Amino acid sequence: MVDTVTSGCAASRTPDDIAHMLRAAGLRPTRQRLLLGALLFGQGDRHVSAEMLHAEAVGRGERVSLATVYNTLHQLKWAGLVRELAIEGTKAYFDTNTSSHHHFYMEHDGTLADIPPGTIQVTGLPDAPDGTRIGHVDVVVRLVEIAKDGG
Amino acid sequence: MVDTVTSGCAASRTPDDIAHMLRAAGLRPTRQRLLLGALLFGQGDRHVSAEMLHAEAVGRGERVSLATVYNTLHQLKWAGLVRELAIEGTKAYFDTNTSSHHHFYMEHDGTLADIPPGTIQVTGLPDAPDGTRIGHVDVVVRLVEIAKDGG
DNA sequence: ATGCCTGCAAAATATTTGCATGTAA
DNA sequence: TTACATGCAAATATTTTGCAGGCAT
Repeated sequence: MVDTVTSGCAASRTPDDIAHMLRAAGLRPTRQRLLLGALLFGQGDRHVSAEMLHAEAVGRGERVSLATVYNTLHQLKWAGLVRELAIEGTKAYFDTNTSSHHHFYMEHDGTLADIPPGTIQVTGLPDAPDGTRIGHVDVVVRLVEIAKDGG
Repeated sequence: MVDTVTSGCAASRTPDDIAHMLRAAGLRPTRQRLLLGALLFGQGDRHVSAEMLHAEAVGRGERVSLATVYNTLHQLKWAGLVRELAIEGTKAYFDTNTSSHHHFYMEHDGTLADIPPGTIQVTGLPDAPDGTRIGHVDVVVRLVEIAKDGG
């Protein structure tokens, strides 16, 4: 039996799916969580900062505070429904795709894109030091704009 | 002829080397820059945050402000003498090794370690999108502590 | 002597927390 | 009704900036 709720890939989910996801994570399906869940999981995989997600919610005319967006993103992270990405020093991004995959980062405009799974392979991983194990391997391919000659 | 000054690997440098590095980068060898340079490049490759570097300098009884540490680290970054690493959401780390290599991140205590060059291989990199080229590939292997049973 | 550099602290940016009120169960 | 969740704003954390004075050249 295929479990469409807990798999890593978040293709468009219905409001019902989202309520189910939240319940399974021990989170009450409140109005704000359903809203943020719809934005995060209702349109395929996404990469958002707290500020971006808040702006999107407010732009839809919904009422939600930035603090609640932060709190909710962290709750979803603890529940394993989103991953936090370290891309730039001062801004946290969250990825709705929790499966093993990697990222392009466009340095000139700050946007992120998934690298299709299976494209990149990381081989030759050393043993983890004693008492530890590998939790996750993050690969970020940083893209820079090619300077145009002439001008 | 081997250039020990501009190579990526920063094994113990003398104060004279550091003054030379700074000059080559167009930076005056001031007391603070020589101090920070000695801490950064005088004892092999290092991974430090601005706060850590400042604490280390102050702990040695030297006078340098946190703002100057930030400014100096960014100047060294612009000069290509250190690399900035994105590891955690809100803290910037700087690496004195600017050659191509990757990192272990110990999540339980926040420490970083180099993965020996040549160990990890990243294959199957996709083409960069039109108008861009790959600037750098960062790999972070995140290590988690193995829970001890019993207690 | 001149101009870059430093130190301090305030500003700017990003994130977390406390408490009264609202809401799901 | 009751406990958890939310909103607001203040508190925290991190990084950047402005200006007067110091130091390398």
